[in-house]
Amino acid sequence: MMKALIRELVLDGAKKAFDEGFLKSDSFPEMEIEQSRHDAHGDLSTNFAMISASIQKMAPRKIAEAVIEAMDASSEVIEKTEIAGPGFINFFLKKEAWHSVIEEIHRKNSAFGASNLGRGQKVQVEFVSANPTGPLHIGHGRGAAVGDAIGNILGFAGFDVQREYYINDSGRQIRTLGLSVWLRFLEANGQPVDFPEECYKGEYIREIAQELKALKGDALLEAGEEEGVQTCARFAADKILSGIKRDLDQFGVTFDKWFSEQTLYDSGKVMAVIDDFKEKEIIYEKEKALWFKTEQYGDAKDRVVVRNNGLTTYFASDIAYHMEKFDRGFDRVIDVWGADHHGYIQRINASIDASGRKSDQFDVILVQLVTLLRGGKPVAMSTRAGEFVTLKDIVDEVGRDAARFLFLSRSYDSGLDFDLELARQQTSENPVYYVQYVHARISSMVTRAVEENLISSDNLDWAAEVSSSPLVEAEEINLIKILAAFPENVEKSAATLHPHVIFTYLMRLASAFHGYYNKHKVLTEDRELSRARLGLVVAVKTVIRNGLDLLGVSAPEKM
RNA sequence: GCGCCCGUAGCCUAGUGGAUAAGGCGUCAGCCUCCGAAGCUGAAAAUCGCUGGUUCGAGUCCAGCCGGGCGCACCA
Repeated sequence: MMKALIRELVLDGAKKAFDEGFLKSDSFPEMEIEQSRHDAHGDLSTNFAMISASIQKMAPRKIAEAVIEAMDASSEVIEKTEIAGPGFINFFLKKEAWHSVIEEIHRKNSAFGASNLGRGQKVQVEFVSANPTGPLHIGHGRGAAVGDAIGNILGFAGFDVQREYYINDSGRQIRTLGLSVWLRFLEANGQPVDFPEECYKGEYIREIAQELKALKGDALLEAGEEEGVQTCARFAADKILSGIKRDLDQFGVTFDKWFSEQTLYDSGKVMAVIDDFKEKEIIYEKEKALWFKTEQYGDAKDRVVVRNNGLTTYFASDIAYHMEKFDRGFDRVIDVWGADHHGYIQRINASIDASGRKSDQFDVILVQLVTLLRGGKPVAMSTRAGEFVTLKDIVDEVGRDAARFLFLSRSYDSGLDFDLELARQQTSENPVYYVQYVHARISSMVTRAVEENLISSDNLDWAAEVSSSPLVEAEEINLIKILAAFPENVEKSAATLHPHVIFTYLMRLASAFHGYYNKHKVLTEDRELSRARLGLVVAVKTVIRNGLDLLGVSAPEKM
């Protein structure tokens, strides 16, 4: 809001300067207003003069002079303005100008930082979507943390968000799962079996087989291979899927919808889209298979949708799935994928283009791989070989908050090393505690302030009656400036779909708070000063909580 | 070979085209009779992989190299 005010002043000044003949053009490009990084550069600055140079055909500093000359200097918030460097206009604001931020935070409370950037647009975020053939591992954990946070952030930014998990409950791997369990089942019944390479070898397969033996026993044995494998597949997939749901729940991630791939076949949607594409002549037959002309939409080569054995590929149902998403009325569709699937993007884009929709309504977020380390050494993981540390193991070991915060600490564009030894042994150095500590510290201050009758209660009833005018210390103004930047950080995070922006912001705010806390006492002998400072730190508490909420991390009153 | 991501201090990373490149780990020197030391202050440490280009201005955008990761199935 401070920025909007400055923007208006500059534009008014520029207009007046033009009217009076000091500027040559009244075409004013979109300027940026930034918080200055150094105190010597004032509080806010704009690049207006520099970006106008080519339009005005004037030197930036000359433009800046003309604008400042014409600007309304009697403003209540501005202390002084100056021209600096290549042509920045720097604004030094009066300290009182910042005080209104605290009041705004108290008033909006848990809604502070929310915006209408999304204007209610319907957006779907699909994430995790791991095949129900084994438990979730660490890579799924990162995807889950990212997808969930993006959902939260978009929701806060005014989008109407739906979270969805796509269940691949059809096709070859489910059959392989069934076969794996079936073979272990036969083994448990004393029959010698040859366990093929492609089957899942994890211990959990044996456990499921044991369970089936106890449950169905001889009846299943007599059913024969075909029916046996099918029964095993269905039973195992259900079992594993409910395990996945339980683990995600423990991780704090819930979905609005669990979408089954099989339903796309049952409802005929897969065949319908293939027929549709045939009619559009973008599907052709070659070597007994059906190919989709993805190459003409920018893919490296055409792709098979129906194999020469008559079975559809995964791609076929995926096309139908993305059609289905848009048919459900989403303005925007976001898929969160592991980076190893990046080669798939062009294909999906092609199908969206082919259906006449705009692929700019479709975003894929590629989450780079997580390397799981233990004591600096990589932990080998392979679902097939059955050697892995599951997401559940990790959450049990380092805790949900720490795991989520670490997953969101860096951009998903970069690979992430996750060292279990470090995360467990150095919990006190974990960034999550650094931020949560701020919340806990302030909570305890509030409790004490209530006990000392400084404020009436631990809710915000008292806040409206507190004057912030005693807040004049440099650290206090600095802290308020950081608080004021929260909404634009949320918007940036939503616009770029990068949750780590919130992480970085929270670290900055926490650092500024800790510094302030160590230098200045909040609860002092001076009642009015104490109340003003309490108002400030409670605003910090609110923003920390709002930020942590977006990342799906708790904000504890005590630790 | 083609495609995607990444190269920023000893290590891990932030960095909407703007001024003096910012944190953490590690190293070194300090701070608890005082609101929670899971904290704070200070110091040393960077040719932002290389070469060009666009721009008033490039760590950021473009091109080409070099290095690392991951993909390139009638698997999912």
